Amino acid sequence: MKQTIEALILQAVETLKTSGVLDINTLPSVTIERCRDAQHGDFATNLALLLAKPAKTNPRQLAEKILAALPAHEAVTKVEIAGPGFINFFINPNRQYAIIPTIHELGRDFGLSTVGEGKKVQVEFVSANPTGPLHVGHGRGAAYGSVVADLLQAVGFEVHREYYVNDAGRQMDILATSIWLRYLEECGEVLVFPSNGYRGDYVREIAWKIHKASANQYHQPIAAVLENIPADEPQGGDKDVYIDALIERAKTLLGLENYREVFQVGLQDILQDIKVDLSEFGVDYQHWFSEQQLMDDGSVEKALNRLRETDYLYEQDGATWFASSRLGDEKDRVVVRENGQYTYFASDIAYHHHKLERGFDQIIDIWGADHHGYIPRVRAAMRALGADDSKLTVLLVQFAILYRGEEKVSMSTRSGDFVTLRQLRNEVGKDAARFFYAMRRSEQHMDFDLKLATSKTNENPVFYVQYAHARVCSVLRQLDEKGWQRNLPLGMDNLTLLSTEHETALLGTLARYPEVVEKAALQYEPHQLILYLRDLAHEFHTYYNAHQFLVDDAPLRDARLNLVCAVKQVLANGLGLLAINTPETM
RNA sequence: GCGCCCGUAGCUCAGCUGGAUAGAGUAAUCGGCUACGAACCGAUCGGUCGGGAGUUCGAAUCUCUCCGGGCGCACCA
Repeated sequence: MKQTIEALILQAVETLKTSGVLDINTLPSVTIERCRDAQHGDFATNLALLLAKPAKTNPRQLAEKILAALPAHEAVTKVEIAGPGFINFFINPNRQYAIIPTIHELGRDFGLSTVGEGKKVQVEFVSANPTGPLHVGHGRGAAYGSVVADLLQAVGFEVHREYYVNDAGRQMDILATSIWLRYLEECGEVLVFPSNGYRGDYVREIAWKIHKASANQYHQPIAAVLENIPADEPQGGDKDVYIDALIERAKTLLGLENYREVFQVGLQDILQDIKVDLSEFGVDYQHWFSEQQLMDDGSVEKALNRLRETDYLYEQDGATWFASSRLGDEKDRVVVRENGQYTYFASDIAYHHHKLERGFDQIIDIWGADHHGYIPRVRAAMRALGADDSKLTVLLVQFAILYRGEEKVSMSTRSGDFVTLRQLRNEVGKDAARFFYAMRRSEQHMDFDLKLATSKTNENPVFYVQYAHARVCSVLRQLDEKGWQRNLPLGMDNLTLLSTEHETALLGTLARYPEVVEKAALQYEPHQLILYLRDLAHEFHTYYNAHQFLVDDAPLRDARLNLVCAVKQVLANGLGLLAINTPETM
């Protein structure tokens, strides 16, 4: 319908142009909105307001001319000018019933579209370091990223979901060393755990598993481990120097091969946990991309060579720098450290180079908001690699602050004192967790109230939407119990009986669904879909309370059932996009 | 200090590519089950859109400035 009106307007503008009334070349993007107030009709455009200035006339006069040039259309019953110069369109009420057979025919496909034109888009999200289980902070990125990906797919993009596994680098060495130290404790050694080590219980569990599987194979006396090692921070030393020394010692005492084994067991154990966790949360990937692989197959070297060829690399103070400041970054960045090791940024350049080479039309990175300062250097890298950095879209997800009622839940990662995503799922369930995460704009700092999400009362918005779906199912069960059968064609033939204001409102809301999906997808805003579903559920509940569906009058009954089943279908489609269940009973 | 995000009803948030009277939920008060599920519905109450200035037909929305909160500013990831 919206497209129809847009076509009519464009035609009118063309007419005015040829007749010389309008002397403009560029047309501002025409906005056609659904009216909030029914008195203003069904659709409105502010075209005359926008064109008044370039046309050197006042908005209302221009609106008159547009109106005169507007071709007639059977669906449009009335067009009028209102307010400062809005043009309001009134749609033939009989047109609105068509949405019900449309929904019935398309079923699960209702709401899908092809605006993405099959373009290849890669969405990378979560990508948390595999140094521990996912916590509730990652949950928001997971929920947001997966819904953005699913939305894009729904509107016709070819979506590739990817998790970048930071399985190389210092943090992983700290993890491996932490595991080994816990393992030594399993062997009976007594030690003070490094202040910069990973102290979560999962580290002990991995150590315990290794010890169980291979007994004392990796055992070394603690005295040998600590010999000539500088002091840790609490003893007046530096915690980074201390842990680095321990890492080196672990490698020496264990030998590289044994060290690798401990490292790999830790990595695989945690990675597997993350994979299962996300999968149970309704998040699935096409690819888990290894950073180590970039190191091993020469991708990092290759990418850096590209930069060197184009003269963006230079040596200084023993390190290799990328001249990102020439491309918009605030300063240059080290890519190879003095000790010869690549920085995280070096492999990230290679990773984005790799993404570009894979031929994606669009690359979407979803990061925690704390990484926002990182954006300019990645863009700089893409440009230095000769790519168009407008291919890259970085979406930032703000942190969620956890509350349990009034009480703030503390979060400290290194100490192991944090609420995991798994705990959250166990406590509030997948559906509520996803719904809560996706309910807010991603850039919005959000308060996540565990108590509210857990509550099974009317305070919980998840149940509100699910309940609407279950209610329709319940109506259908009641129909059966009363010995009636739903007569679908009879209902379709009598849709014009749906004339109460509740029914009209529902028809309009149902028709809006594809627009909502498209907008939510193109703007990367899942919360718009959630708000819509709440609206739809609300209108349904209101309707339910106002009118009996299972009436004796069969044509009316079947017409209402067809409407209500359309609501059920759209609720299911919308919740499906959010990977939230649609229960038949609650 | 510099950069990014945010500030809207008591609370949690929509609305932000400028548009018609600023909306939900929740809390508070009142009302609705002999009804297809009351996990629901209806009504009332509740606002200097953080403050100020500017841009124009028109600003919660754009610009500037100040205030307040969050996050960044590594040869960490």
